[in-house]
Amino acid sequence: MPEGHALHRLARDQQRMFGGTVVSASSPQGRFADGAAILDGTRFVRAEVYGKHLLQRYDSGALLHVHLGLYGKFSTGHGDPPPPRGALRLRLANGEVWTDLRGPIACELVTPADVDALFTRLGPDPLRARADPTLAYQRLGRSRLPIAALLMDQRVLAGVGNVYRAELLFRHRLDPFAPGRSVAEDLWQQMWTDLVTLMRSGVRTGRIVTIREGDRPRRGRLTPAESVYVYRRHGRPCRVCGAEIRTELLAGRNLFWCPYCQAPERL
DNA sequence: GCCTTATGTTCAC
DNA sequence: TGAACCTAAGGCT
Repeated sequence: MPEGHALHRLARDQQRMFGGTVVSASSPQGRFADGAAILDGTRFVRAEVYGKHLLQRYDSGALLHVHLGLYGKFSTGHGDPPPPRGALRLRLANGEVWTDLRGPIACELVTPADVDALFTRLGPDPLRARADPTLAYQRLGRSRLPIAALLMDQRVLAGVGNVYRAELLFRHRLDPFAPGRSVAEDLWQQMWTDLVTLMRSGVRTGRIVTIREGDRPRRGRLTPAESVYVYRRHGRPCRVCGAEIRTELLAGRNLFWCPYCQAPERL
């Protein structure tokens, strides 16, 4: 589930599992054989995340950059790892724990300059300390593109994906097609604050829950479909007004919204 | 079991 | 705009 919250959670877990230990690294698939050879036998120092980018630092100075993309996944276990199967890009193990990486869009060694360039390119990440929401607002405020497209643009905001995008727009009753520059600054401040709360809760629980207490369909543990207002709920009634949730492809991604709660005239 | 779909990004055309 | 990346869950049969 790789939106920003899942990556921050992943970095935290890897830090606990591997921080300070010497790792064996391999690439059974072969596509990262050279890089794995460089990491092999070095000490894992720490893991951090910016947006959806994971960075592992090693005591040799090596920097590993991983982006999971849509399919990428780490699987993890205790003790000795099982025999490798399938397209296993990277395996890390330290005797206590192991983790396998499959299907990432990026798994590469990078230089400090690469990291600087990456962090500079990205907009503020609501999950990072000292992130500056006005930076995102400046980028929003210059654009005529729909707010729904801008929220997904990692140069505007780092870590937000298709679920948080749709849910944030709903929670603030915002028309997804409204141009970025039509969003008032105080509204943006409220959205940012909300996003920080939602994403922090996502890191804590490992799930995206955006629905307010009063709008919950029932008490008790929620299924993923019950945890949100609009994401993947097209054709079903809005939890607030009952109107049919709509969907449309926007910049290649499925956008979901309520045509009444998020009507243009509400802006 | 098979088919569809997916929480993402880059690159070619 | 579409393909590629190439995994896995869920719905269907």
